[in-house]
Amino acid sequence: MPHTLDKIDTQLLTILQKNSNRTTKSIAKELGMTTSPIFERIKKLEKEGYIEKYVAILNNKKIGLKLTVFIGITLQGHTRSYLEKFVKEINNFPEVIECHRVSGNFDYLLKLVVEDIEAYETFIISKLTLLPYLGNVQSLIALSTSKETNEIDLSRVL
Amino acid sequence: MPHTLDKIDTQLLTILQKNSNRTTKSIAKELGMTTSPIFERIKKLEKEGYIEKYVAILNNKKIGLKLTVFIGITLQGHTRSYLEKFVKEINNFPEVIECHRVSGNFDYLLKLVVEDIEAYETFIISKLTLLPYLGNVQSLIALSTSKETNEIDLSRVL
DNA sequence: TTTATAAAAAGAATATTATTCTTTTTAATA
DNA sequence: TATTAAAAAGAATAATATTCTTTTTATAAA
Repeated sequence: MPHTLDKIDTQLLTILQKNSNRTTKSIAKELGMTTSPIFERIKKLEKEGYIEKYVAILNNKKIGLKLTVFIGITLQGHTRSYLEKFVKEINNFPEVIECHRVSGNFDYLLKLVVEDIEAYETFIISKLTLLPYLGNVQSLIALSTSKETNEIDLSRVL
Repeated sequence: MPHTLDKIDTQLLTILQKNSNRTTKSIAKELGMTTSPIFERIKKLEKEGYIEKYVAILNNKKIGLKLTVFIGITLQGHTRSYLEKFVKEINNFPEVIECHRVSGNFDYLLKLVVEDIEAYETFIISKLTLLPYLGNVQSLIALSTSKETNEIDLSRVL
């Protein structure tokens, strides 16, 4: 089943990615339509799975989580059963918001959000390095972030 | 101004991070309260900036973007003015959803979402490597992703 | 302790919006 | 051109957000 998204659908997805709290009325007005087709289209996009969920994005810094860190990890003797255990442990750490198995110079790439350097170090020492079979660990600490979004530019995929 | 978030506030943030389309009534019921204090608290969290925005999260695969790639970049002769130009260019690429200046073995770390390997290669060849002063470029291609979220576990920060 | 005060919650009323249903229009096809 | 199905519009209803007033709870001063 290939895409069956027309221009209005992609406009809706673009709008809702920016602000999912817009009223159907306001969206309808922007697109020069009435509320009912807008409403029905959005419901269809939800039902068909184009829209996964609606979430609130928090201001991490305001909450006290000021540091983003990426960690590249290689494992030493990785049996399949150990990999699964490793991933499960990693995913359970609240500091870890992303965990990707990757090809390239690492086996895994993690993204973490933590309070500060101290919290980062605590994570490394008292959580990460306690995991067995850990090989190389390389950290990239975000000094600044110029772009960080979930918004997908749909102009290229339409 | 340190946090002045009580238990109810953090519960609200936790709930809205998972699903921002919940009605105040349903949330109020879950927390054993009535709608008006819930409503007012949420508005306060918005106004004070704890909640940055509400967005729809799309299913990238469904839209045809099946590949996530991280790219570590070093620059060669980086004057300040060039860095700014470089970042601006990078941020304008629709494939790039994150761009971090990092300390460690790279100067920048990018996160990309693209259609497939071919689109990735096209990006490298016809966009990235056209930028001047590019030093080392190292790609980490996500083979699988076991965790990828914006949801912040507030139990540790409260 | 009591009493005064402010903040939070509850309750009630209203305004908006979401949602459903019916009718009309548009577009596609025979 | 006529026929049919899909999309949009319009109208009506149900649900929710939002506002306002009253009550309760917590806090601190007497």
